[in-house]
Amino acid sequence: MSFFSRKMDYALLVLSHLHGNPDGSSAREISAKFSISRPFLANIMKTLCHHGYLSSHRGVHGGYVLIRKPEDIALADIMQSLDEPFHLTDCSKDIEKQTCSARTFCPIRTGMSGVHDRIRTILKDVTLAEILDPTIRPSISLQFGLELVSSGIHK
Amino acid sequence: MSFFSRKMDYALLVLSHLHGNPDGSSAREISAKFSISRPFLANIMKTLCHHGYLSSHRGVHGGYVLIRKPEDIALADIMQSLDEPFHLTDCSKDIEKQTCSARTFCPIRTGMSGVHDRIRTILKDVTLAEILDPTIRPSISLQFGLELVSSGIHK
DNA sequence: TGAAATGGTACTAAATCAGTTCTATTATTA
DNA sequence: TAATAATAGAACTGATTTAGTACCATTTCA
Repeated sequence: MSFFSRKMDYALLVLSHLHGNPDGSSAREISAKFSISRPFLANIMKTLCHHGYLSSHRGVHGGYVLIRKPEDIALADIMQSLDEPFHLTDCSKDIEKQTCSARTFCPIRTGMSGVHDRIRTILKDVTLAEILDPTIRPSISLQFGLELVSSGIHK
Repeated sequence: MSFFSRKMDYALLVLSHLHGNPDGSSAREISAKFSISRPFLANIMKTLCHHGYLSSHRGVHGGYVLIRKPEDIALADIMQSLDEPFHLTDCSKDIEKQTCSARTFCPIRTGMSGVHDRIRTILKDVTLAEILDPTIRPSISLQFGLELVSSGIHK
């Protein structure tokens, strides 16, 4: 399984496309452009509208318009709107509820918390604006002049 | 769904427990200590042994012993051994295979690559040693004196 | 009035995850 | 030597989640 669900992935495509089309666009147009299931994409756009990312307009020339600024939309926000908030392990909830039977002696509790926070920081730090233009990084790592080696996918 | 599968989570418990028990331990002991399904845990330990993290000893007083140094076991390694290598989105593979129909005009390709690399850096950077003792961080962020705010789970 | 769009909800098929089951082999101990 | 306790390996299963459909209603425009 991927870290991001397809809903998440498609939502980013939608938001990016709408940012490039300030007059708006419809589910039909976007599904055609990216060869994505139209009804599935329509559901995602309904959800994005419901959560205040988009405004909608019905009727023949209806569609959606992006109404939030890209720099105000963090990956963590989209994730929470479409799926659920990020959490590292299943046991996170148990621990919050104090029902984890190993909570008093779990050898990885603190260490996992650190990893959780580091990943969550990225998700809260990276916004749609950075996805659209990766040269502009308002991120912690850039403040320290740290450029991570880029390798792997999306080349 | 959680970022880490239960296999991943349990594997970290196993490795941590075995690090604290240099003479070794059995699936029975560990499943009892953490209240985990014994056959499920046994499968995970077989896999860890198969991938060279543990050595095994059969028979009545048999069990497993940790044979790799904690500082040489990165989260990314464990993930790859038990599940599959980390990837941000489903489309990663399409893009590698050059079969993604949107690869020439995808508006999020480069941006997503950056996020992928940042998360992968954490997974390659954090080792079992750091999970066991989070105060020792051989990580990039510590080199820059960066302490991320800790909040959320595992408190 | 018909077509094209969203709104809302419920449903379904396929994939994945978590866990089980079974049989074989090895080693210790009584 | 027989019982027991452990790993080795493989196949199987049930539950959950994901991805995607389907349906009907409403709105808007030509």
